[in-house]
Amino acid sequence: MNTTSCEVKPSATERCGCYTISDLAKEFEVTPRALRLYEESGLLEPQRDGQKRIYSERDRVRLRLIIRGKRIGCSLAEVKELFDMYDSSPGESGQIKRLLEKLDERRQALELQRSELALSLADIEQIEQRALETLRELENKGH
Amino acid sequence: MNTTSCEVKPSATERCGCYTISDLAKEFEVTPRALRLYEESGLLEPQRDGQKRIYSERDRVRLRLIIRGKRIGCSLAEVKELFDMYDSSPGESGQIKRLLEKLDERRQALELQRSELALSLADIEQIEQRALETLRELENKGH
DNA sequence: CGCTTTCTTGACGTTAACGTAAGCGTAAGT
DNA sequence: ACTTACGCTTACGTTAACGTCAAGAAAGCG
Repeated sequence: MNTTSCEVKPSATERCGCYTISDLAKEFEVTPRALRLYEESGLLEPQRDGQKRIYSERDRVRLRLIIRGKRIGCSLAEVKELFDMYDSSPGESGQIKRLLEKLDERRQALELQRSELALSLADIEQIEQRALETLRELENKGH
Repeated sequence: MNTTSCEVKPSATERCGCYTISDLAKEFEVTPRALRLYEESGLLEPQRDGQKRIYSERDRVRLRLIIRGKRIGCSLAEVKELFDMYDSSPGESGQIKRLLEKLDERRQALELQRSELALSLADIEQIEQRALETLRELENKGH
């Protein structure tokens, strides 16, 4: 039985809010390599126990943000940009406005993507229609 | 005045349906390098006048298809697959069915993309809302 | 003829986000 | 003590779709 219910697995050495690299990797379905890359890219700064990385709750939150960032199509560099913005002045209206601008950029990019995607689907429909037509002709002839 | 109105520019040596590499590059807004790559990838097979590439009307049509393919998110390899399918048996129902399958794959991929994109936009909205809230709080405090 | 442009073929460089492996240390379990 | 399991760093490999030279050929022009 777990006396120290840290997360799912008790690291036994430490208490709550502490994750090993593979803890987080499993939870977010990424590889340890990815986490190290994020660190190298300046997106995470886990503490160390000797050589071993120890991720805090804050790191975990950041990781979640990284993944969300990626999902909305940000590169790691862009995510870092957002982090830096937020870090430099967590409560300064100028920075928040910059953040809003960035978000707007992203949204525009996504909406462009969306419209192109719609075009693509239309393209596919069209090609499909032609193919179906050809197919019908063939089956009429064969019949 | 142009006696041989081939395209926009008369190559003077040849008649209609003949384009140099930069003719097509300009028309479709791609670089010559890209056209050579498409050739190397087996997507185009322009004739030669000595060393120089001469693109026919058919090549031009293909290029248009390549670009459409890329727009719907196909890799060059996938475009080639489609071309090969079509070429090998332009009127065989089996091949056309394969084509339809491929198109369906593409459509599913695109629809997945679309739903993820919707999620992303939702994400952005949410982040934006929070930022706006923070901003309001700040301005209240400052006021 | 010399100059300029447009073409050619290599062939290496680029970017992003990791993958993969080597070689080694450490820690836990049996 | 031995064996796994996990972690570390370093560093090269991968993929796609080109970009970017370099070096040279052919062709039109004055």
